[in-house]
Formats: sequence, C-alpha cells, structure tokens
Amino acid sequence: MVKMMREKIKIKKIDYLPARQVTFSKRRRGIFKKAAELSVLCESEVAVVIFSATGKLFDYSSSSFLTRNKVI
Amino acid sequence: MVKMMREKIKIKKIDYLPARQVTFSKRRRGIFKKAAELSVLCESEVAVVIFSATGKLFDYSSSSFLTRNKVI
DNA sequence: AAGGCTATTTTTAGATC
DNA sequence: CGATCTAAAAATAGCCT
Repeated sequence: MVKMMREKIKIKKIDYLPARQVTFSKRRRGIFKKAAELSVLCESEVAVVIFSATGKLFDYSSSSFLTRNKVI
Repeated sequence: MVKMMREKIKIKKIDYLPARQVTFSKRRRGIFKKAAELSVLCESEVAVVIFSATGKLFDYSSSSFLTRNKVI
C-alpha cells in the first residue's frame, strides 16, 4: 500500500462538515476519557460540558462530582 | 545516558503524593488544551470544571460558553 | 513547586468499510 | 452515524535541575 503523507493539522475551524463531525465525535470522547482518567489517578472530581455547533449537549462527570461539590 | 524502561501506567490512584500532584497539574492542563482545541476545530462550546482532592477549583470554558448557552 | 527532557504511550486524521 | 486501521502527532511518566 501507498504511504500517505498527512499535514500536521492547524487549530482552526474544520470547514468540511463531515470531517468536522467526525473530529467532534472523536475528540469529545477523547476528552471524556482524559477526564475520567484524571479523576481516578488524582482522586479529583471532573465535569465536562460540551455543546455542539447545533446546540446538542454532551456531558461527563466523575461519579461523585455533583454530591461531593454540593451541586445537589 | 542509560535508557530507562517505563511501565505503561495503570489508571488507578497514584499513591505517591508528589507524583500525584505533578500528574494532576500536567493532565489538568492537557484537558484544558484539548477543550480549547475542540471548541475551535468544531465551533463548539466547552466547559471543564475540576476540583482537586483538596477541594481547589480549576475551570476552563470556551469564551462564549456562558452567554451562548444562556447560563448568564 | 515549577519547568525541561525524552522514551514511550496515547490520541487522532484520514481513509475505508 | 459508528467502527476499524495505521502512520503521524501529541501527551505524558519518570527523571532531572
């Protein structure tokens, strides 16, 4: 197979919608994973809230975030 | 210099406090950076809230998070 | 505590299905 | 939309100062 060269990506809006949606999905999960790891490694509480460009909400929080921090 | 082998780390509480504090600091920044990148790449709004084990608050939000999402 | 180094691990862009 | 693959880029553990 042919080896493809890829450019190092720049941190600017991804213009092509399908690629932007794929990146949104992949990176969103990446952040949630990192948040979960941080909470376990360092016994900290982490919450992440993301609104997509279309207004859809995605969120993650470590299990005791809300109670430990007296949000509820 | 001697090449050191490192074990792949396990996602469990880091027992040694100084190492845990360093990891907390490094990974916290890593997550904030990822959050900032996601918001730019995908025109999304991202907020991250972290409480350290000692209760100290750290947070990040993309610039229009609060207004766009009518939090304020 | 904070910052640099670097081997290694992890994430991810782009393709494909 | 989601999963898998892979080379390349990025994050980071452990060490140092």
